[in-house]
Amino acid sequence: MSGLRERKKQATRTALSEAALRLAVEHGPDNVRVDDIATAAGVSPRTYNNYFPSREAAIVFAVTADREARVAAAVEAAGSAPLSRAVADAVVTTYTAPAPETLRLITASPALRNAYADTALEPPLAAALSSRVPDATTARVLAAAVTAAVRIALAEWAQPTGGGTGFVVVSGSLPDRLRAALAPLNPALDAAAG
Amino acid sequence: MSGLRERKKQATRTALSEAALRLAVEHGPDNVRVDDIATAAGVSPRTYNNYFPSREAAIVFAVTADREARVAAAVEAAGSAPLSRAVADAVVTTYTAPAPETLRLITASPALRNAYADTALEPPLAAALSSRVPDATTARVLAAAVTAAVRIALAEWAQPTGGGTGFVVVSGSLPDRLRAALAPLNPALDAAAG
DNA sequence: GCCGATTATTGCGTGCCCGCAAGTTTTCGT
DNA sequence: ACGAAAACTTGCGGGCACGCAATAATCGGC
Repeated sequence: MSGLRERKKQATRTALSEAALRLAVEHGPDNVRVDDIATAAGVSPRTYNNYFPSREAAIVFAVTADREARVAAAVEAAGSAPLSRAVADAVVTTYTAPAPETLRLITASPALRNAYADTALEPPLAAALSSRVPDATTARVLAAAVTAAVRIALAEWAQPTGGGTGFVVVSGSLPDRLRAALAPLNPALDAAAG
Repeated sequence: MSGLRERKKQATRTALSEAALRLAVEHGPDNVRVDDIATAAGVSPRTYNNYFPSREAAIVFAVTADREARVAAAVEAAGSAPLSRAVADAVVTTYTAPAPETLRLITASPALRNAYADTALEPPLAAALSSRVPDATTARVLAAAVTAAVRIALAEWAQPTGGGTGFVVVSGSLPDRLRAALAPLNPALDAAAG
């Protein structure tokens, strides 16, 4: 390993990812085509999809790269605290790490939100949970549930639209909204960690 | 209401949906293009996407149509039983309703599984939960969590692949797998219903 | 250093999804 | 019954994602 091939792949991957993020910030996420990203990174459009399965994936990867280690560390750092608290802290930590501008960029677009949750949150969370709950399926289910809750929190946070009928004013800081959305899952998390 | 326009729309919608299901059963879900479905229903391919946002949506709609009322009824039917039991029964009922052949068809394809969960399960479940939990966000989160658990149950059921390292033999009946995947969420459901 | 084997890149073709702008059908007020 | 307004259908064009086969680059053994 660590041959030339490996390094080249890593280079083009980060080149694509950084080009994607830069262009998204410059022109807005909707005004950047895959061709633009590929051209900026010096590869063919076809090659782009050998590295990333969607237009959004490259953008979130720029913010994601080391997320697995981070989430795992955040969960482990909680030590023997209740699992609900460990997960909440890990999630909040994950979402306060990127630059605010980048975070806005991602949370503003539904597609980017989902890509972020799917690629940057669920897999490392499932791995981290495996060490604190007995069953593998339980870990997967809880990780998926947490991911779903985060998705909802981001959606509500990004849309201060007063729904219509009821006057549901959702606002406040992102950490608050994340913890609020995660709260209903706390009994499940703590019961599983028992 | 009940004008000519309304009836026509309903007619083409069911025509598309039934054609989609029939063709999927006949040739396999991967061997049917939206052009085929549109042609079979007598509309243009462009019109197809005015009715359904994806190739899969029309297929699942054939099995889905009345799901909202059914899920709501299943939850209400549980009366004052624990919410966890009500939800589990509703989910199992939902997934034992279609013909086995159709169910196999849907669970075999990841895209169809997800479409089924997203369009046929989460929305009605969120509505049904609203009547038993206080907060709207809590209802959304729990519905999303249950949907995620169901997705995992279906994936594990459809893949009897012995993962590799650990010898995780997942098998058994679909209802059993659904209840097993939902079990970790029971504490959250019952706590919210308190 | 050379050569066969593995692996990455690229172009091409196919299919999906959707915005937009006619053109057509239904609805509704008078 | 008529004509304007609203809603539906369709073709066109653009963008995304991917399977496939040919080409080019890299690796590993000698």
